[in-house]
Amino acid sequence: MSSTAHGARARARIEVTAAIKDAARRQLAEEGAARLSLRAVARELGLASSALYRYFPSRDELLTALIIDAYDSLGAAAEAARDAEAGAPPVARWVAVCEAVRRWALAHPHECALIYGSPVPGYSAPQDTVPAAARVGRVFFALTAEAHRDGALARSDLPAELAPEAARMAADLAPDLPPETVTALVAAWAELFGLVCFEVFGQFHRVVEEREPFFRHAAERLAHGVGLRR
Amino acid sequence: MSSTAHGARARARIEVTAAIKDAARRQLAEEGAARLSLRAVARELGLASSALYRYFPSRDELLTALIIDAYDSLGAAAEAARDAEAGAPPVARWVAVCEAVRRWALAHPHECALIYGSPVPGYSAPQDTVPAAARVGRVFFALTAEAHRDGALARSDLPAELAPEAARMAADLAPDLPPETVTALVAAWAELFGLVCFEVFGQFHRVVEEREPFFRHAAERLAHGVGLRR
DNA sequence: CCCCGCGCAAGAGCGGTGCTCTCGTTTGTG
DNA sequence: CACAAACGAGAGCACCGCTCTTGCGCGGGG
Repeated sequence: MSSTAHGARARARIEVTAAIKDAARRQLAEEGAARLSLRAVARELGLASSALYRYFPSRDELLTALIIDAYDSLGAAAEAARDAEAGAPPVARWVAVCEAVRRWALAHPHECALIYGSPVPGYSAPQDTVPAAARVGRVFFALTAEAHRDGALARSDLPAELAPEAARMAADLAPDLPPETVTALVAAWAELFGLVCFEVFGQFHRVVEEREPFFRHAAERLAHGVGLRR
Repeated sequence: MSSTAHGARARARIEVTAAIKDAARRQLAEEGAARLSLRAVARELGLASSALYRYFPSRDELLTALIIDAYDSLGAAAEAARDAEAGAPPVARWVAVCEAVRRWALAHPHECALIYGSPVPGYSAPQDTVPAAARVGRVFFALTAEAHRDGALARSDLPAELAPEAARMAADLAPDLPPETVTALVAAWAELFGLVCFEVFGQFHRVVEEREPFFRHAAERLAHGVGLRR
């Protein structure tokens, strides 16, 4: 009984927790984070609203769980795109990953808003979400590191005032990449999400119409800026 | 009497409206858009909550007014930075405007979240906000157009699949600029706000530490990507 | 100049929210 | 087998956005 000692209970708990997250995710996709209501989730599950507090201590904790899941989902989509083009030249893989990120964001706009839009509650707990958030970034770093090993990475220079910070970032994030590449990667990462969020949040409304080729071209330029040349 | 026919009444109305917006802006800065409460605004003004509905038909309408004001405030900050360096070379002016945008966003994080973060209510009215939103963009377009007139703009090429869309955007936004420049400008605009929002929303936490030189360098690279060379 | 009417603020009230506390019941384990 | 921990339900608190009704007071046309 020790393996399933509290196994039945624990399994039920896991199932209910997952059901709560599923219902919440559904509501999130339909209504957005601001409209996500614990009571509505409870109603959908046929539970009393107070029962949910056995599983999540607050609405914000539930949102945090959804945030982590969203990061994971996005990271998985990016990794899949990277691996799908394992043999392709670095720029093509880079663009493929960027397009996967964009597709994920367009398919899950509210999840995208949850993780890259404004922090929803007063202030969310960033600590739990940090490892999950890093997963997407790692895809770009790994891609670039591979290109670097293959000698397909152009180098550039860096203003002196940025050299120490670039060295520190490189040591933290990718010791095998040149500091100016790491700096460019971090900037490209932020710029990519600027492009994606602008489209998802409607800032391109009546500005950019043919968004796919526009985005592809922008992603290619980002790759070029990082130093990928083919 | 025609000019001030309902003048006394109208003036009072304008004053109260402004007081409501001021109080709301204060709460927005302290608590964020999600926590902005009509009742709290009414309490701060010593009014009954129902009285506010004489001035704004709903909470979302009040938020829309704040959004427009925020766009205006940001646009004014950008214009001031552009005009402050009227004689400087284009790249320096570009970077100055970028830094002004960043400073504004860091000083008004919740306003920044309001306009560039996820849409707060179920879905806000974009139509009223479109002209205000364009104001910041115009600063970058005007700057680049000036550089173009002075012959300080490098040209680049564009993939064929993007040519029609680039021509359309150029016709809409800046007929005096080459289409590939307009395309690059729109992308740079989105990328700039990616950089700014990532910093404001905390995505650079424990990643980028020396953010000013990092941002300046990124802004210079954006200028270079648009074609500004000096 | 005066009185009518419109604009305004107040209050009560509806349905909703997050969250807490209490109270039976179930359930797995020592 | 009995005990304790986990659990669900329900009532209740304070707050929210929003509506409706009521009564007051000031502005402006006769």
